[in-house]
Amino acid sequence: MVTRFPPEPNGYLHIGHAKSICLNFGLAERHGGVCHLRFDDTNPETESEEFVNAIIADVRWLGFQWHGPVRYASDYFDQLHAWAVHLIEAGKAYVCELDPEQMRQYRGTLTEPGRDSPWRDRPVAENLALFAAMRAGEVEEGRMVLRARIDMAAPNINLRDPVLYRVKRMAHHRSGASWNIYPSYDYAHGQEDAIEGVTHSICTLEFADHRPLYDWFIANLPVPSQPRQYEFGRLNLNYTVTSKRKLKQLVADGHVDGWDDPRLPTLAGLRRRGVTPAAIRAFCDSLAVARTDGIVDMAQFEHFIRADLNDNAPRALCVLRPLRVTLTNWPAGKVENLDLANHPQRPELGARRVPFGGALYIDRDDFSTDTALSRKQFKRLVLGDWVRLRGAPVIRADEVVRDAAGAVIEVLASLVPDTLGSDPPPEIKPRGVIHWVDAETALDCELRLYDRLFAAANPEAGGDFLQALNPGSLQVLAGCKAEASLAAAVPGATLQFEREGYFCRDSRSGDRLVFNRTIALRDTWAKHSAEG
RNA sequence: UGGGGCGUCGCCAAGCGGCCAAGGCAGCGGGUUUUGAUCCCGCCAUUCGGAGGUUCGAGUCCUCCCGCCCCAGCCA
Repeated sequence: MVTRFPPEPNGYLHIGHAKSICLNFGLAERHGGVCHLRFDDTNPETESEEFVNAIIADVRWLGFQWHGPVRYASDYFDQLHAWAVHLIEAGKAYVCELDPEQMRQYRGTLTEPGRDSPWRDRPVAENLALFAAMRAGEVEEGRMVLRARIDMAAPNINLRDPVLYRVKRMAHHRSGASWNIYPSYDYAHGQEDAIEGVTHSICTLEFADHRPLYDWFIANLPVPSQPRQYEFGRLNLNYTVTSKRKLKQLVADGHVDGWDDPRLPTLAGLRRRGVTPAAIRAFCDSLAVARTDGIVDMAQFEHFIRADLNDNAPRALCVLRPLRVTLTNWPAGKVENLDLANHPQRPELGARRVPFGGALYIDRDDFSTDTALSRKQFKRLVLGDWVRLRGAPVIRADEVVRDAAGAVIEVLASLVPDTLGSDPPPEIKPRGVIHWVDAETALDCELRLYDRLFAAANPEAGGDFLQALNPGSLQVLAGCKAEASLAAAVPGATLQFEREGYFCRDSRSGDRLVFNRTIALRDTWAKHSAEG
């Protein structure tokens, strides 16, 4: 079995392409075959080397290795041209001089047959001469095309004398200025497959209509192998868009920060967001290959992101909305070094040394002066009550310090002795466990909390998908406090900030400490509290 | 009203004439827990778009109907 992933280098890869990549590479691997990476670069107008390189990097990043060299449709331009001449000589292709508007009229409609082009029966010699002139750059763009001679009355519009070659007097990013004509997708694709010995040419459902044409070329040309085309439903995800046109618009109009904006479903965006290749592959493998075109729930993707990160992301502590806590019974100047496990279920991932002094930060949301809150309702720190500091001792909130406006700006607390690594005496019952950061050694950082780019499950429903943009898709938190070890955080390597979510250091912020939230931890409690 | 596809739990999806219609996601209930996370246990379609028919027996075969998607680029 030989398969291929055949992107056109005119845009960035997104999650939908990932499904195709996993399918093509996965299928070949399971059957002891190979998969090619081949660029379908038949239209120099929209394609570029920049996209070629980005796509190669994305496929590699996903973890796939194609068989042999990277291939290009443009490598086959000579062969494709020779086969076009073969069709002309066999009376199966002709040069047509209808202009685009006339061609549309002659094509007929969905319910009416088309009419033969007046140029359809021109002599072989004339076709050959004209095609040569097209190639030589002697014909203006739009003046002539080479068409297959099939059936203008075919109920399948793709068979109504489709275009094989059009004049484009422009340079190609790989073949340079050597061509003035370029093959169409329909003409090129199957022959590319045949040249490479592809056995299973897998594409999306909208190409099912093209299969008779694909087969027609294979049957009418002396190709070295007989590839077969199979179609499957493309991936649709709710709360996002995956059409190249729409992604391009979001980037061009500045609704996002570029092709690698962490809110985008592009592979570059997912990578910058901290989503791992393993999570993407696991998600794609969970998708069955079917001919139904459904819409997969974003929650299904999120499940695989969390599953992989939960298993593999090292833990760390970071306070998003810092509130100062001073331990009044802590000996002045004393610093204790705690060893915190990098992963609660995987001791082999080791531990890190974290300093603990008499001053620290906890999250504002983890403190309340409302002593009426039940233990069930609020498993955090309440004035006059106890709480466990994650990986550290139990403390009790004794007093609060308020500013002129009456807002709490500091909590004075006392540490319960001998509670590091062991339970407090039975009369002391901590409400729960909260995270913290040592104030003395804390690192200031910026956190970017991402939410779904679109507020509507189906952004295209209302006509203008931009109307569905989620205004709260990015929330920037400044002045967050990270534990000291995070100074060494590697961009792109995802961590779990305990009790908050998964984050990775931004790869485009230089030395500044900026973290992108990949995804929040699952929060079943939020639903309870929202219900009141 | 042309052609090509598709309709099984809120979402994705097995099923290819024969025990009580897999599984995953979501949801719900409970247990464990120094992350309200993870983990564990349990619940979640007498019904397969609808109506007829064939058959001892149909989600699976036949007929008709209904609904949704794709195609009229010298894009892919």
